[in-house]
Amino acid sequence: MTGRRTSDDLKEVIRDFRRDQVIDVARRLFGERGTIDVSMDEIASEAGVARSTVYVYFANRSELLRACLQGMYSQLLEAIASTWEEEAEPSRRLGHLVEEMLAVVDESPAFFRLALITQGTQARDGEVVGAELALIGLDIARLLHDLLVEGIAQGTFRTLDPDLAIGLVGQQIYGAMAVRAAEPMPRDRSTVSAEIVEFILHGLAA
Amino acid sequence: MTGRRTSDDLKEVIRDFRRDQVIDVARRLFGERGTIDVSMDEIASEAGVARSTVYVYFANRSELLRACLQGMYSQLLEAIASTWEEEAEPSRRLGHLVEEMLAVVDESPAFFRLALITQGTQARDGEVVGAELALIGLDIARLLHDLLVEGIAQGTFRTLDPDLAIGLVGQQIYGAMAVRAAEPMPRDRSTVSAEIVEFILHGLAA
DNA sequence: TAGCTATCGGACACTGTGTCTGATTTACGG
DNA sequence: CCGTAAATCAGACACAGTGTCCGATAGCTA
Repeated sequence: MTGRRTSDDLKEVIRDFRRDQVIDVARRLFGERGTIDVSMDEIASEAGVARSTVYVYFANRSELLRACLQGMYSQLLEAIASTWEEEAEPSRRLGHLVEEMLAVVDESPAFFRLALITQGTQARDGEVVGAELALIGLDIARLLHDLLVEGIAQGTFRTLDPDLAIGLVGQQIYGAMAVRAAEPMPRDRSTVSAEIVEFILHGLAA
Repeated sequence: MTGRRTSDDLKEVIRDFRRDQVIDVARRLFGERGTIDVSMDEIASEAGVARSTVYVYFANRSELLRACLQGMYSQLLEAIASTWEEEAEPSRRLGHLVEEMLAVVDESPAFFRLALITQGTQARDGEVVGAELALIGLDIARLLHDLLVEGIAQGTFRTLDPDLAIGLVGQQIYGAMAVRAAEPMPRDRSTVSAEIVEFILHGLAA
């Protein structure tokens, strides 16, 4: 049994590596063409493995989708976190948050398009994706909540129910992401996020 | 050939009636459970016709979907038009517009969830639905445009690029619809639309 | 070298779509 | 009231995709 431990560990590393290999391909394909018309066959062959092998790593299509979403999400959180600390001013933080979320959309528009709707649906891929997305939404809402409370305390934002504000701001971002996901040639990300923040802050009224 | 003309007309009426019969069922089922896990089999049997008969009226699943969307849309336009004339004040008009759009969501949340996102996708049902939705979006954008220009002229809204404003307001409405479509127990429609309009007008800033 | 394990490739059952056909019903004109 | 034409039916078909299973194989390890 000499080296059994390290041997097992190695297996695990290899396993993870393979898994990631499939996830990467899947994310790319889903991102380009949406989840529905990308078959497991195609993902497998593109990743250079047999279809049956994919089912060794992922119980089913939904598991694979979930893994893709998790990857997308941790990437998003990482990006947000990296700008979060270096910028304390609430409206600027909001700007960064928006920009990062738009960046996710830009990376995999078609994937994102699906990811958005399936919230709460029990459609083909929806069930699992929806549950996953809801959790992501909660996390973002938490960030938004802290940001708003701080902004209100600092006097940047006017005093209003944070939960209401989260809903409204969240909707604005959500809409911006969805619309952007449908655009063939999205405009410059930082310009767009600046416009959005400006609108969120001041509205339309004269 | 006596009576051929009227006979043909009658056939057409019957045909339309049957068509509508199927569309009604489809809209209900799609609305309740989304489009993807409702099969043509189920729609047919629920409508009391053979599956093959459905294919007489609709070339394929996408045609049926498109017909459902058109029904939804003309209903929406009708509802908007009825409140449009009786209210000239821009921000009130906006309120009505928002409220009617939320009403559409309330009627068929699951359907709507899909409809929103598939814009521009070539996913299973997405291609056709997307094209249809884009046209609808254009019409709503036109309404929004007129409303904004008038509001700016009247001094209700501050002076800013109407196209930019359409985008931002549109995103807010879009987001509100999508979020509402995912909620199991949506809040009172007029309260929500009032909140949305208030936000659109004044934003968060102190 | 022998054995273990991951992978392969392909067959399988199942579900849903869209097409087609031949039988049956319905409605209308004579 | 009967015959014809159209609408509708039930069901078979080909096709595509998912998920399961299994025997063969290749590569590593003892």
